[in-house]
Amino acid sequence: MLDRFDLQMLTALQQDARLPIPELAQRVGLSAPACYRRLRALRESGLIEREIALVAPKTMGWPVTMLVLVSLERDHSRIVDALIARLQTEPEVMDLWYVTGEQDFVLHVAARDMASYEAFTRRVLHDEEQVRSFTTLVVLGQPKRAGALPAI
Amino acid sequence: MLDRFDLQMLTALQQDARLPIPELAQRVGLSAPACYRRLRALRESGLIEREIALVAPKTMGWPVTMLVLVSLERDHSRIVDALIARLQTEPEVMDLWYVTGEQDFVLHVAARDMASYEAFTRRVLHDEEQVRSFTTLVVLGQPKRAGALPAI
DNA sequence: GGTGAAAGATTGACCGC
DNA sequence: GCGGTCAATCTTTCACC
Repeated sequence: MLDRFDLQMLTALQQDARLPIPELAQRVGLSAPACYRRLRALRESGLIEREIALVAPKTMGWPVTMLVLVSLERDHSRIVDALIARLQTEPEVMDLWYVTGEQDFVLHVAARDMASYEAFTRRVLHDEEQVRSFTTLVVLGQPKRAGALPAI
Repeated sequence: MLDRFDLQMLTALQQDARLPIPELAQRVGLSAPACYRRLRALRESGLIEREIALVAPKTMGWPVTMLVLVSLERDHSRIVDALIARLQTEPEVMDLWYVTGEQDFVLHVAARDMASYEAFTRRVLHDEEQVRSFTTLVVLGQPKRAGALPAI
């Protein structure tokens, strides 16, 4: 069970993973080694999934991103699982959500340009038997990214 | 302009920001201090926006997330900018995209439960004059999050 | 960009509660 | 089980070339 120390640490590290642990330790009221031990436990338990650098896609040569709403023919779990496994391996897919309602999936996809996005949809969506339809929302900007959630 | 050293560094740090720089330096073929100097430049120029810990929302007490498709009455830039500024400050909003097409915005929103999501929509969307309509897609799972883009 | 030294961060061993 | 102190090690930074 997470106590206030863990939650304070997670709140801080979600915003800045480079915060020196001795400083964080002082802030939450622990010694540095105690804070490191908790940090290791949070990492090993998977509560901290990864620690990453946020880089704008265009920096990496992917200037255009899209949100894609995907509807399947039928949502049997075998079909869904197979498609998830496929989509996870595609480098263009930055984020993938499995949702309720009219749509079954939402993808956040990056592309070099519109032509390669079209090639992606042909390869991954259009040729996929189980995809009934999809709608593309072209992203003009992302004013907020990976906003840190406070502990409630 | 970014050379292959910068791009290799960005590719690696997008996947693991805790990679020791001496190891990254060796991997890309630089000395550690040269690698540190480039890293500082990448941070100061904003190409590395932030370095963060990825924590599942439910860990922080936000077990349910939604994708919300929002349509505005009209998309004059003054209206759009004001709404963006408002949404950026809302802690429930993890991600915010500004898109083309039928919809104007897509939000990735976290909530404690459905009741507090409803309270959020009432407060931020329903009471907002400029919001014509919105559609909620309840997220059942996020099989891929913050996928790192390779340099092209 | 490289080298080498200084400062700081991280880990491990050990003790006490 | 938890946290604390201390010391060894590694990472990071800062000269200087």
